[in-house]
Amino acid sequence: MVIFDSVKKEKVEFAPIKGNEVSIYLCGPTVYDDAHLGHARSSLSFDILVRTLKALRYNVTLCKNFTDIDDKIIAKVKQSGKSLSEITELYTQRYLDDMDALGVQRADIEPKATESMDAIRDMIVKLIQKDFAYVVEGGDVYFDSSKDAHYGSISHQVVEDSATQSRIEHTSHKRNPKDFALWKACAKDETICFDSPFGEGRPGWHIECSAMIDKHFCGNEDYTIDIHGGGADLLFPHHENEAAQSRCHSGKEVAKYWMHNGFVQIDGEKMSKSLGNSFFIKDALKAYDGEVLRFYLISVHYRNDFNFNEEDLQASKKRLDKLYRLKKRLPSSGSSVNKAFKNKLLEAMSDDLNISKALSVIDEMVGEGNEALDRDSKNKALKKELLSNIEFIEELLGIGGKEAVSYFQIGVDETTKATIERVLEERNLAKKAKDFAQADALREQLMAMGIAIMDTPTGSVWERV
RNA sequence: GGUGCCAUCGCCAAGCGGUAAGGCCGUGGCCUGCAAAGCCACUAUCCCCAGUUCAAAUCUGGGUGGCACCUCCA
Repeated sequence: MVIFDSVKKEKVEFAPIKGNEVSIYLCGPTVYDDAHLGHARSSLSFDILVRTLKALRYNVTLCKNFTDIDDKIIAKVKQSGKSLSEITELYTQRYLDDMDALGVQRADIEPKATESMDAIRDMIVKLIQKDFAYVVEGGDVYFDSSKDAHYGSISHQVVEDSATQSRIEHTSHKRNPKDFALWKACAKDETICFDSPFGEGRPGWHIECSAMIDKHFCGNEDYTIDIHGGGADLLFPHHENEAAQSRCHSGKEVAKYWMHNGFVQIDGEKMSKSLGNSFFIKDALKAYDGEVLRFYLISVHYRNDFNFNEEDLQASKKRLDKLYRLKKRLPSSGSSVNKAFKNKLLEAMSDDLNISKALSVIDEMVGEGNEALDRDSKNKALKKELLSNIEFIEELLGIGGKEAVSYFQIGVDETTKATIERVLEERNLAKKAKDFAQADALREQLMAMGIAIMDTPTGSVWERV
């Protein structure tokens, strides 16, 4: 397996720090609003990574956090009149529901910041003791970046003191512009506070990840975990800061490899709250099936920018349709996957998750499968093998797992189905009577309902267009 | 101002020095009562300029045009 390490900025051979075990930490969502397509892409990117590693027979442990305490959440609490837990539980659940719809496998560990307070406080205490952090007037605790000789090694960003060119607003209490808050003291009228040896307050943004990783993974003498992941925008300052505090706390690097996914863009611009062009997953799911959305979002390499638009999504769906069209021709139970196919697919994915290559391997298999079935439609062994191939695709990429006929009928309710069946029967009678004008009229009738009919040797089937 | 990424057929998108994968769309054909689906066939010299090399979309230098990070962000 080769992966692109975003710190080294090159593809590197992946080798776990401990035998066959792979530990991955992925920066999860801050639960103060519904998840958007960017969250989907990040989750999907690492879902594919985990699935690939598992297919390569690694034993993977994925940890994905929920940030359930921070400024934006507090603002939401104040503005909504609801309690902190009401807000965070609501959006955590919605996030999980959205991810389920997209076929994202659940993480093995899903820690929440508010449930990791002991680990967070312990880490800050230790950083203060070791003189890597200082308490400031007012109660804030800052990390002293000047004490970390390797600060900057993750993002390669140079933060200058005289940063007049930068958009950074300097906070007066910091000793150095690179310093960042480990603990934010409670404002006078603030009610959402946590106890700590350094006064009431709440954790800074970066510390929770370090604390959770420290709590859940042990690693070896050089690294705590194998892979640390997240969106490209987290590289700086989030991951730089996280790496710094972890390094100073434990004396070892937090992660051996860093992987970052690219952005989802709308009309060529980054999708973000401030630009007002966010696209919520739940809204996309109203118009498209979760699997179709999933397939579209994973079809572009994870490090590239992803420009979302509905025409491309439609085109992408047609590609997925082809997989199901083949599956439609297959029996319900398989035998074993074609070795050459499996190897080619894994080989593609082992190259830093080369999804384009993988999809072309699949398209090739589908084309050859159809052709072979055209030639020899009764070949049971072939059919079983083809089904097994699709089952392997499902395991590796999380697509193609549905029952084929129902895939093409998603979103059609029972009463409509009954109507369709009735018209279909009528049309069959017309066809038997060679009344093709009537048969075509009935087909037109269904077409007007968005239903397409396809006549096959074994009868007529219908699909939603 | 600093730091990066990107530019390949109408559209999406591989390629990482050896002579342009795949999908969508389109055209022609087979199949079909007609269709749909499927199958077959056809469709690019890689933003521009210069250089390195026997050989460059791939490396180097210089342009041009996008995008991102340096502020909460996936």
